[in-house]
Amino acid sequence: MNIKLYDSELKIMELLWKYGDMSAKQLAVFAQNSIGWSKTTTYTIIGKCIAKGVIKRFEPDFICHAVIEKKQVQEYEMVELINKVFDGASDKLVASILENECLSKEELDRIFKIIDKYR
Amino acid sequence: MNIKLYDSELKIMELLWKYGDMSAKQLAVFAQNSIGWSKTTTYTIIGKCIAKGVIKRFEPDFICHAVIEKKQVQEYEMVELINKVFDGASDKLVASILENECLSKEELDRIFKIIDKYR
DNA sequence: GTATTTGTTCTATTGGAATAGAAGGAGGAT
DNA sequence: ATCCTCCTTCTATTCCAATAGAACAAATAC
Repeated sequence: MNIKLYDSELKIMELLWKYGDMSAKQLAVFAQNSIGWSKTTTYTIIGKCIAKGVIKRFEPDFICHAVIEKKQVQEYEMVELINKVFDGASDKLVASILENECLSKEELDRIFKIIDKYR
Repeated sequence: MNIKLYDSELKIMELLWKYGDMSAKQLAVFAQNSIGWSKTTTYTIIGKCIAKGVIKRFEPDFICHAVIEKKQVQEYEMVELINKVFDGASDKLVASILENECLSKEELDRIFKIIDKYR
């Protein structure tokens, strides 16, 4: 299974994660409304996701199920980013987050709270 | 100035950040050795970086200078990632980092140290 | 003063992601 | 049984990043 998802694939997965299993047809409707995709585009992307093993499809009605969790993708992308621009050092990423001016007090508090859980 | 850098552009910038200003020709040699690029590839990418405003080139000898700092790119990429897979919530990214099994004791300590600086 | 090398730019090719139109096939309506 | 509609798949198109070959210009050598 290849967990590296392209943007288009991610969009479909997001729908599955958010709304749970649904038929390919329903996915097409959702994608039509939220992203403006033609239904064939959705079907193409579903096919790619199945080929990658991140979606499994069941009869009847082509019910699509997300095989991987969002958490896995988050972790994968996080590691990729660290290797790409943070010299493989996770603490540099943390530093970058904290240095970011745009953090609200609430966000900072939530970050501290999470940190303390792991200390 | 467009700070969104493609992978190829990032590779050139990394060289400038690491070794400081140098001529286009030198960059081509570095890129040849470290990435295996043909010199024309390097020149093409330098051109794109100049068009984006992230490199300025001075006479004589086409000395290339990085206009932006690595920090800026790190922050940009970090924010992009948060918006892409972490629902715009920076604390979720922090949680993901900490939950990652592969963190060594040393890395964890560095993270805690950084956090405490900002508390 | 011409030939040759070297540094730079111009233009082309390739490959893959994103997107979707047209074709195929199954199930229901008449 | 045939027609029609709807869901799915097959195939094509477009766009752009990555890469580099060929052309050009400036400097050096002979």
